[in-house]
Amino acid sequence: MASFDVKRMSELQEAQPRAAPLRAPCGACTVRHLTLCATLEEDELAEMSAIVSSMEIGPGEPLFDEGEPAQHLFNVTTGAVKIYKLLADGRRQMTGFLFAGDFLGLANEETYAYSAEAVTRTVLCRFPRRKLERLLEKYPKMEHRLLGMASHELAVAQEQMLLLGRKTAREKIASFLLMLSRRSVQRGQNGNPVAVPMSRNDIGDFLGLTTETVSRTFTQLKQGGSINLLPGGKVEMADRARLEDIAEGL
Amino acid sequence: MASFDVKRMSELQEAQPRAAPLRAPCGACTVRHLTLCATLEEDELAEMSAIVSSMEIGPGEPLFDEGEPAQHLFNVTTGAVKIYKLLADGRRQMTGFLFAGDFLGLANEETYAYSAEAVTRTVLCRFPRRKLERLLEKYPKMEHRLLGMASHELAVAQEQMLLLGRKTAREKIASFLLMLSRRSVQRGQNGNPVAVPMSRNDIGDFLGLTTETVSRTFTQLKQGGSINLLPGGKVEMADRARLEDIAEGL
DNA sequence: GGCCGTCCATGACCTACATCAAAGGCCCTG
DNA sequence: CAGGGCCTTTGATGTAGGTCATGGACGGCC
Repeated sequence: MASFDVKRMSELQEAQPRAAPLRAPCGACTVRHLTLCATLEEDELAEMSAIVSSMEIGPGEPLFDEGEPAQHLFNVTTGAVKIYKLLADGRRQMTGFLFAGDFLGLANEETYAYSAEAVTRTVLCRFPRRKLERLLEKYPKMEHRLLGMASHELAVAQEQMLLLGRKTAREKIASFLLMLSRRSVQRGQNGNPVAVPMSRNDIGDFLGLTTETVSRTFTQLKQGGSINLLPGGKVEMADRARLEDIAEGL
Repeated sequence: MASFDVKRMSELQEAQPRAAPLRAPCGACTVRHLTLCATLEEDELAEMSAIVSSMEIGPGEPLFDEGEPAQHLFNVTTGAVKIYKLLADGRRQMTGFLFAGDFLGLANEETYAYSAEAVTRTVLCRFPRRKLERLLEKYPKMEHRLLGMASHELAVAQEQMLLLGRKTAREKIASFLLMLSRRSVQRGQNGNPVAVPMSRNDIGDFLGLTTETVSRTFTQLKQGGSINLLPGGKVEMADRARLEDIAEGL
């Protein structure tokens, strides 16, 4: 991890110049309809292009850490990011997995409330916070859109609290696979053999379980005929209706 | 509960006329600095007054249910409200307790994402959703304020996920008491013998525990000298520093 | 192509919390 | 102030999932 940090610092510092060739790509953005930028007109998009820069990080590389000054906001273009909080002794709770189109870094305080790290190779759009805020002031409909996204996040967070506080391991895993599948479809990818790019350990930290329990539960669902584990980290949902029932506690 | 429902329906229908005497109290609102209305000027406040009505519900009475059309937004004036989600078999997860100054009913979809019910006798301001939306359009700084509130809620939700997924019963109860205390201070009330108006069962459903575990953990903390249970549902934090340590997992 | 590190799976055992049961205490009401 | 309901506390017991330990599969790298 330490070696990654070194690499990362140089990357972050270089990001501005290196990103230059990638500047002003907003017009060609393939996930714009999913993002904050969905509502923008031509000229507004140009203003966004002017403040945004693109960057890329590899698996396991941190994007920012909890408590760090929140100087940028990000939008995932391709790949996957995990966000999490830690306790003093190292216990970790993932609070979300983010994919293409997802927004992160929104901070009410001056510092980030959570850490963020790449799961796979990930490309992001980076917005300087101050500049984005100025744009939000200028275009209230962007702020409106952002409010919509935030309140959606809030609903997702409440669903996750229900999962963490009240669901069994089986129900948690079933819910998790269904969520991944739904989100995969949302961004136009295949919903059924669903890509599960994160490790068992990451999944455990997302669902409030251990690696072992996640693993056992996968095999249990497989033996029950609900899923099949395919190579390359894909999971086939052999009986989706059954999974839906399990996820709801039926 | 069924009898409450009957009572409630009639109350909701009557609310408009009954609320009339309480109309236009925004100028005198004692919790305005905590609310959505904090940023408003005289004339804007008058516009708020024109669309808001006041209402009151007693302990255990529902405010709305998950899935119901989201026609109103609310601001708690006095009292306490619990919001929660249910699984099919009745398992319940509280997703929050709301006090004076707190806002609820924000819904991205057309329906409420959770149910809300009074914990104590509670007075609320009620805003028709459509009318409030029109006002938000007119006054972007109100929407800005709302975004700030929503992103604060998001940070709180993430903290709660950490609690639900990774903390022990002891740590959960300590965190809970500290949170109640902090919020009590925020709205200008006494932070140390802290009021705990909700039942052990409600606390359990908030922390992902059973009534019995909540009760046992309270007595354990009491015997450890960290807290004292006072009559009237108050808890004295005898050793706050120790509670802070417990809450952080130290 | 062999080595090493990481991830995943599985087994044996353990524990924190749930469940089941029962007995006070408190408040309301008649 | 007696009775009843609800909430809380406490005890005895059960179990889902955690912990610890091992081996196998996969993938990167010299």
